[in-house]
Amino acid sequence: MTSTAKVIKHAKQHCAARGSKLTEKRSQVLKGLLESKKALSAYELIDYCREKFDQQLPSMSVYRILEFLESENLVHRLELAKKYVACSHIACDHTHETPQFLICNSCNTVEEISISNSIIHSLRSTISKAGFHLASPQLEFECYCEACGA
Amino acid sequence: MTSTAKVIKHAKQHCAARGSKLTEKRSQVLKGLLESKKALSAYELIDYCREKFDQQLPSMSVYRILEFLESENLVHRLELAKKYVACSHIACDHTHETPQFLICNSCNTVEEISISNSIIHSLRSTISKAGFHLASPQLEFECYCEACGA
DNA sequence: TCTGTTAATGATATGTTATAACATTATTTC
DNA sequence: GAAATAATGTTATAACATATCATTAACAGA
Repeated sequence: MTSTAKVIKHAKQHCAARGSKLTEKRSQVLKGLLESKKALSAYELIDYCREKFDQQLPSMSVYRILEFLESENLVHRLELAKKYVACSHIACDHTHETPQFLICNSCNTVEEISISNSIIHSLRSTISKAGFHLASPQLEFECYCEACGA
Repeated sequence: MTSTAKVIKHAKQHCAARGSKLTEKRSQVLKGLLESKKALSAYELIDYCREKFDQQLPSMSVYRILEFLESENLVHRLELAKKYVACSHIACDHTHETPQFLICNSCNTVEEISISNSIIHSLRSTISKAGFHLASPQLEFECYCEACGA
């Protein structure tokens, strides 16, 4: 069983436990993200499903599917890149802290990291002094990866 | 002399000193940003110029003007919101550190803040451990402002 | 098993942000 | 005033995203 297949199986169980369903099309979209090392746009996922599964998905459906996958915590939407990644912890059993993302500006490679609580805390406090608060603990940083350099 | 007019005058001198020109249209776009408390999109600026100055600007021109204003450090482009704000320090004489931005997810109000070097430093070091580095020191955070709450 | 209901997906149109390529007009410089 | 440069206009199109209404699939209860 491939690693992707294992994760898909996990994801199916996860959905079943929550009373939802990972349908064939939803599973195809998730596979696309699982097998990509970089973040993909909705339209790239359409291409993937067409090429890989000979499946013509309208954009509307892909956006709905991504929304579903996100609501199940199987996928993260990267606001900054306007792209999507599979959660890197689908097949783990333990709970996880809020992820933060480093996104390569050049190749869209994404690294899901965890920033220490003390840094997050200082950040929050700086922000709250300005009368604002973070919309989401899921922070995203526009970066360059090692390969793409400066 | 209104506050906007003062800033425009400053901006004109600033451009002159750098060998560029703040033309009428560039100045209209900058005015739009100066008189708005929230970040505006290129297309909102087109509307502003049409309504306020009876000036029909094609989108291409506005994007070029914004690019120019950004290269003169008069305007910041917010990657996250895909919108633009006037630099809040145009009329200051002293130099400034890299700004960070808090952007309200709901009303696009923007606060230009300065995050302490020590926080930035810890953040950079966490990021570099993952093999990435920040694309720009200008960080942006998706927030909610006081008025918009949670 | 029929049937009514809900869930999932499809189809069509359009909105929003942004850039490419080429044309024209305005301004400066000699 | 002609040549060079800067600024702006025109047209087309790409990429990401959502609204609305229609259709199909799955399921639950009689």
